[in-house]
Amino acid sequence: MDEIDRNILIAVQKDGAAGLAELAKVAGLSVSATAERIKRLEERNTIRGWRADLDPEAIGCPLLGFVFVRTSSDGRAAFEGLMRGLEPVLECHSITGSWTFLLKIRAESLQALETFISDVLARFDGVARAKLLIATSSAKETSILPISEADEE
Amino acid sequence: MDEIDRNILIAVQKDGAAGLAELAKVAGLSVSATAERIKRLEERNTIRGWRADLDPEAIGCPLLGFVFVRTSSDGRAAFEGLMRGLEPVLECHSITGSWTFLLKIRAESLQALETFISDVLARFDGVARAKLLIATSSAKETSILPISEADEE
DNA sequence: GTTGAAAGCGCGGCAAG
DNA sequence: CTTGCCGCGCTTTCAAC
Repeated sequence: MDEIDRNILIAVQKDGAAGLAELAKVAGLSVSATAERIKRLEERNTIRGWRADLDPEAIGCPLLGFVFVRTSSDGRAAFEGLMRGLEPVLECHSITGSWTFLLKIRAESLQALETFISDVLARFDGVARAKLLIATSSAKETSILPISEADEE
Repeated sequence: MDEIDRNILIAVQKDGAAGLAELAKVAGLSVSATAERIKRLEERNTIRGWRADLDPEAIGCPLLGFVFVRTSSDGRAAFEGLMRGLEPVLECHSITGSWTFLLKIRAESLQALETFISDVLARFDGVARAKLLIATSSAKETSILPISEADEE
């Protein structure tokens, strides 16, 4: 993982449809060397996959909510398993502070979100409390990660 | 946006490197019809782009934090503009409740995260308070959106 | 690491039904 | 919408350096 790999990773995050010729320019390498680096990055799972980036509004889930959840300590693992299988739950993090989990959820409407929380989350054994915050607007929402300068492997 | 488009969108979210032949199977259409649908989905910006999905740990930003921020009401727009330009800030949402913003931030270490908050966020005029929550583990973290059944256009 | 060539697959466009 | 065809371009692999 050197400077060249980092430049490649920056580029493929911005445009995953870029061809090898374009990426080779970014990398400052030949096309074949660039292809090999990308293959290695995929094999090492530094690149986990390639995905289409969709507009949430266009596909009918404009509403974004964050839910804090407090569970009993022995219900945590089962709760995580449940969250993993629920499509509207984009993220489920264990967090510091007085709550157990922070969830990021997308739904088609406020009603759908509230229904989901009361019918699925609150009904789960082990959930002691839940608190919902609604995102009223989003100045930024990206999955493009910052590439740090370190990690010279 | 019909059932076929939804199936295509589900597929390209899971595997953006899938070829048209494979997507045609998923869609239940011919390759040419599938290609045209994808082109239309891109033109309408339902598909906003194609991106490589990277492993945060592999690229040196394993630490995930959420930061609540309270700003003065006239500092909000400027704060949003600042956030948009900061790479470690993956998300910046206006939210209901007593805080103004919720940020999602990735950094290489706890120290880097705390430094970033105190040097960049807390120093910004208009920021009255900030509260940091650290994600100690993540059971799920995806950008794959649920595709709702509605919206028959 | 480089260039260059060869082979093959896939995409894009078009025609016809 | 379908099938079929054609041509270009890109990826992939290989060789030689």
